[in-house]
Amino acid sequence: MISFMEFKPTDGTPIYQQILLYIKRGAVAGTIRDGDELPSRRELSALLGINPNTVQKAFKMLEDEKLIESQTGTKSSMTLNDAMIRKLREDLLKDDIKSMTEALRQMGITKDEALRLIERFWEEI
Amino acid sequence: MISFMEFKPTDGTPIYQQILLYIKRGAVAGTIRDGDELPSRRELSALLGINPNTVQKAFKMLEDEKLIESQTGTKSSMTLNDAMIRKLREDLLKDDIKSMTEALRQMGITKDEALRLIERFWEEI
Amino acid sequence: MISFMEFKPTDGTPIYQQILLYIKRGAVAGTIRDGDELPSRRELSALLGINPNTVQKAFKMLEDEKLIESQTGTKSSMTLNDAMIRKLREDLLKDDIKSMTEALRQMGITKDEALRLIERFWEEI
Amino acid sequence: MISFMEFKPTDGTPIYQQILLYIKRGAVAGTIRDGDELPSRRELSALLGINPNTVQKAFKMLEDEKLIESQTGTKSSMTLNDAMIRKLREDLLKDDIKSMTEALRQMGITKDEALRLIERFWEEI
DNA sequence: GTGGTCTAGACCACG
DNA sequence: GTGGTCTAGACCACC
Repeated sequence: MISFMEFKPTDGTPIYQQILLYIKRGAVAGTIRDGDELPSRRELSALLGINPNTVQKAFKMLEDEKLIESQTGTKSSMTLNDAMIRKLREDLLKDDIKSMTEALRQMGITKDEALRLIERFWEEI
Repeated sequence: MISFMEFKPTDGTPIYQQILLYIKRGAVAGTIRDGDELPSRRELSALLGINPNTVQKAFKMLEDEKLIESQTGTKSSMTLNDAMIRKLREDLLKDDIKSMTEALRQMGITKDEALRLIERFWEEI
Repeated sequence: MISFMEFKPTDGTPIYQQILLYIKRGAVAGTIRDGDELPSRRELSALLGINPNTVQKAFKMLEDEKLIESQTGTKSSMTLNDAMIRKLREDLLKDDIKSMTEALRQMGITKDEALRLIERFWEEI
Repeated sequence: MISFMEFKPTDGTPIYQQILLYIKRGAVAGTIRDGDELPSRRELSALLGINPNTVQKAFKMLEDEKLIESQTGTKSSMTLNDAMIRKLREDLLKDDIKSMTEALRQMGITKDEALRLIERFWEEI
């Protein structure tokens, strides 16, 4: 069973997207694997303190992307293979790093400064 | 007069925030300086292909943060000093790097991998 | 549930202010009481033939003045006490009467004429 | 030459409408008479501390209502007759009193209360 | 031309 | 269904 961490509602990004990201990142990290069971809608909404409809929406999108399989009466489970994980990894990494590097470049930060800053922040947080 | 580049409206983040960030990052980079004139609401909205009201919202927030000064009949202009720029730099850097490092950690990336990836992406883009 | 009458949009005064005044005057008259439920944004906007956002603006201002309480998923309700009602009564009466008396004085109407005119109009309307 | 009083820009109603009302009310009061000359656009805008375009707009509307006559090179002058003044008086009085009586009735004020209140305010202001 | 305000429609998260 | 936010278009006063 996949274990979920809490969400910060102050994030600004829609909750259902945070759920999607959490699962995708877990798949990339290897903490979420093919065949793993997800909590039921009710369980997850109670666990995260959010509305069941919001969970439902996230599950629907995961189904649409073929990342989970849902059957009435049973819990949903992950359907992952190596190709999907590779693609997820590439896409997510690219998005995250690209948006940060663009931000830093716009602020006039050089590559070396950036690497130093990231090294410092990596320890701090 | 500050020159604007185009935005990608597909970004998902609100347009008015992209405008805010563009100006703040320019101030940090030093490409936007104290006294610089901003385009008018109409000019900028035409340039970006958006509604003047969206620009108005961004400018109103910049005015509330005392980063620009507005006056009817005149173009708005930047009101920056060193302390404000330092604070902007610190806040923006922290936000950008923090969100990326968190994402990468969730994907199980180590610090050294992260630094290598960033170095590679920095050249590519 | 508070019941609304129709508005004349030809009035010239902003619609959201007419909504504000309608509720404040009802509170002064005692026809709108503490705890009373307000219609939802959609209901009221449909009833008045206006955009939900215009209602939203009026309700937001009422909330800022602590005259109503809003919560997602529930209808808003009035939060009135005697002190607030007394203050509302005083403020509204002063505004309404002051603007009329000034207008009449500018037209050279004497106090006695004014009283006669008002007495006549009061019956007519 | 008609003498103008100052305007309160905080009124909320458009300035050009305030100018219209000032002249109409003066005509009803008899302080502004047929043939009276108005200040020029430039004079009036300087006197009231407002923009010439705003004055121009008010003059245009007065012309459209046949209340003034403008000729290039000469000052505008009032064109009033008894019928027009009677109509103005009736319309303005009705508007002012009607809006106030409606407001007071919405607040649950009785006619006698209203008359007392108006008598009191008339002296105060 | 300038900045500012009012109204409108679509979308989001939530009950 | 509920409240809240983002974007959009029209209008106003002013230079």
